[in-house]
Amino acid sequence: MNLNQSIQRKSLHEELVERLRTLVMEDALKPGEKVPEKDLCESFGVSRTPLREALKVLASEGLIILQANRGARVAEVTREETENTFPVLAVLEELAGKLACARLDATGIAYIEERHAAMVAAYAAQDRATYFQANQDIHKAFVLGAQNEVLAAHHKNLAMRVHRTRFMVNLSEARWAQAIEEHEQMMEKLRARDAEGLGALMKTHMMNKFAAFLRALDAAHTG
Amino acid sequence: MNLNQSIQRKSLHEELVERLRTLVMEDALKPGEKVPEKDLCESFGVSRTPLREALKVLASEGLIILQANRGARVAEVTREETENTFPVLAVLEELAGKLACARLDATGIAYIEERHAAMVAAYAAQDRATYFQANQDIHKAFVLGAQNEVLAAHHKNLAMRVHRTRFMVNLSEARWAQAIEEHEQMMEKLRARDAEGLGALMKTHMMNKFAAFLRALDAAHTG
DNA sequence: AGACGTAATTATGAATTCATAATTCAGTCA
DNA sequence: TGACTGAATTATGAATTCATAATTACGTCT
Repeated sequence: MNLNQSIQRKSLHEELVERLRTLVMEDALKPGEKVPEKDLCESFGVSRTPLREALKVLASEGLIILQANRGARVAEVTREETENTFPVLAVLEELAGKLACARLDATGIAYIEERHAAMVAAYAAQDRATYFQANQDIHKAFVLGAQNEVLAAHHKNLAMRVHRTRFMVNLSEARWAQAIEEHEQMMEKLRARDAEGLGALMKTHMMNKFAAFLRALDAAHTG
Repeated sequence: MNLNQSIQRKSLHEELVERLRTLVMEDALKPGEKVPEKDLCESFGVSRTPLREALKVLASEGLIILQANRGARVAEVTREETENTFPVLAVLEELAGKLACARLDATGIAYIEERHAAMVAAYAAQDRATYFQANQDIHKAFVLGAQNEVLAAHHKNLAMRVHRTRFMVNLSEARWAQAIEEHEQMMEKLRARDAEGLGALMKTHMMNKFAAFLRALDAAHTG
């Protein structure tokens, strides 16, 4: 038993960083919206000091924007920023795939197999929410499997940004089918412990997602 | 001297983030050392509130470590963390090289040519400080030339970590010569606008630096 | 009515205060 | 002497206060 763990409680600002991040990610605080400092303090039952500390951290992550003497706003999810994010995330996923393939143990692979099956089932049932969750679990498992904290930290930040784009466009049926197919191929490479192959596929997978995003965005603009 | 006066352009905490970051990067605050909150407040002429906000941001960047009820310490530059950092930085440099090759204009290339010449001259003169600076300028120019803010932000963070390792090991003559040779090859690819080639070289360049780092570290341990 | 200017209100950035946890330092006793 | 105890001191985390900038509300004038 780890006695430390029971004692460890996070500082207020750390707790607030996580909760505010969740609010932004879940779209409870919408892009461009002003962050209501006073209201949040009241609903969290804390003073402004730790809340403002949390806002500074979130700003350094790029999730919110601080304006001098005008408080904080939730960062917009712009096309330009998203276009910049995908290629960076793609090369991190490629690296994660390569490393995970070499470092994942049987338990880790079994977990990914399970989540993959759940994802395919969700696709069959056309259950978007469950699909998204299983998909996220898989990508996160690859990153954790890479056993590289630095990679994990940077991946987390970029994945958040991409995750937020889900409110800009919706997943087309064609892209959904393609994504499932790509995941099937990834699983084959993983089973064969083909690190280079898996890495390449994961990069391509992300760039295909990028291309689909751009198509959907242009279609939304045109249509 | 009035330190107050120079601190006005940005918000206090932003200014402090930069100045504290410099202190850590320049080794004025040494790894493992306690961050003297009170002293820093006095020398900067600010209260604890903005200083502590800055510390939270620096902690999220991984430059300092916050311990509950025990204040802040400068993060150690560990072997493990450095081993995790190099491969991630390598793939970002690869991406930067590819993008910069496609996006740099004549002025940008001329600037890199100039810094390259300065770097080679510094090597000939065995002037380490000038060499390091020119080297940094070149890598930064490639990243800026990639015209990708997201890439630039993440690269900056990783480059800082690697930069701090210069106090762990010293540049061997053999590695220095090799690095110069690699840079010469990079310039050739850039002149030929060979994006894939430049990207590959920049990745290899970083991984060779990594290998040299590990050798130097092991030699220091053994010897 | 609508634009303009000014006072009232509110929000923000930063300093200060306060409660508590950690550390230091005497004093005690084996 | 040296380990231990507990009070004094200091540092830390968070709430509160304060000065000022921004916003809103209101009245005036055209």
